[in-house]
Amino acid sequence: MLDRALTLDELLCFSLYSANHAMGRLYRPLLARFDLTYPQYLVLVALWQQDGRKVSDLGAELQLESNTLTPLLKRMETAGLIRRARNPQDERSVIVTLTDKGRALEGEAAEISNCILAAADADLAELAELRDRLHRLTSRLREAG
Amino acid sequence: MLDRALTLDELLCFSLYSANHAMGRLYRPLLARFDLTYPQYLVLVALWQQDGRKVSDLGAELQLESNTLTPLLKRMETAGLIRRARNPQDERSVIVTLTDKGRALEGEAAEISNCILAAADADLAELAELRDRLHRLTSRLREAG
DNA sequence: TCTATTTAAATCGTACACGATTTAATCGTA
DNA sequence: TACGATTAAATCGTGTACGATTTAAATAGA
Repeated sequence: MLDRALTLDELLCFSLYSANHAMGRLYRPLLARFDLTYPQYLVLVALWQQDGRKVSDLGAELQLESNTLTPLLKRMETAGLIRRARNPQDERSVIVTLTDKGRALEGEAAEISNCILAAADADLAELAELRDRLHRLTSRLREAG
Repeated sequence: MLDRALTLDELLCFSLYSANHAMGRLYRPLLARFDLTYPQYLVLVALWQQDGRKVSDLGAELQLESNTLTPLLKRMETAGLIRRARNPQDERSVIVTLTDKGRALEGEAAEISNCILAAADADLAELAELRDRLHRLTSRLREAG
């Protein structure tokens, strides 16, 4: 047991916080051109991958609950990117579906990933390895929680 | 140039977002025992490392501006952890100083890092390498921004 | 079948995060 | 020394996050 706290630079959590933060700053101007925030973009990525999902399914993938997702999805609906409708088979759940506008963004936004890759300025294999290490860390942290 | 967006699992940014998120969920209950939020904890870590700093210096280290820090620091002052006082040498700046209570938390909170390390369930060398990879990524992302 | 329980969203209150603006103090230069 | 430019916090509005609670629908058992 240490008798002092680690410094910021020593904390793994802070390196995650900083990297995530720096990533957010890169995404922000790219997404602003589409009037998207970063969490809204993640919702679109999830829906491009598989459309017509329940709020709770999106939440499971993004690790967000209805208290965060409901207002976020309402804003996206107002922006004309998605539709929200009660599931006729089970009126408790709400199905989220892309509009034509929301679907059309997939092609336009594809360049965003390229911009990020260029900014990271590292070869794909290195980034893929970092990504996989992070996935393993995330799994272990969730198991412990 | 890709004509489709990457899936969530393929995005490095999402693996960062998820790992950061999982880390936050692990910290939350540990910090709640001290009535601290995660950003407040980071401010304390920074002050334990070096006390008596300007708001802008804290901001440079945490990558936060006064619009975020000012209300956060006011809450910490109300909680009796820090003091805020205008710098007599330059009344534009505000110096943030730990109270006895804020300083005393360093020893009590030292166990938090150990809990996180235990949850990460990996040897220190592996975590240190991941941390250093993240630092390098953050540097490159900031240069590009 | 009726009711207690469970489930899924939504709502509420608090706390970050950040772009844009405002206020106040200091500095630079004529 | 006066005054425009710069600097540091603070303020304002919007958008996440999240714990706790509420509402409404579906389900399981007596």
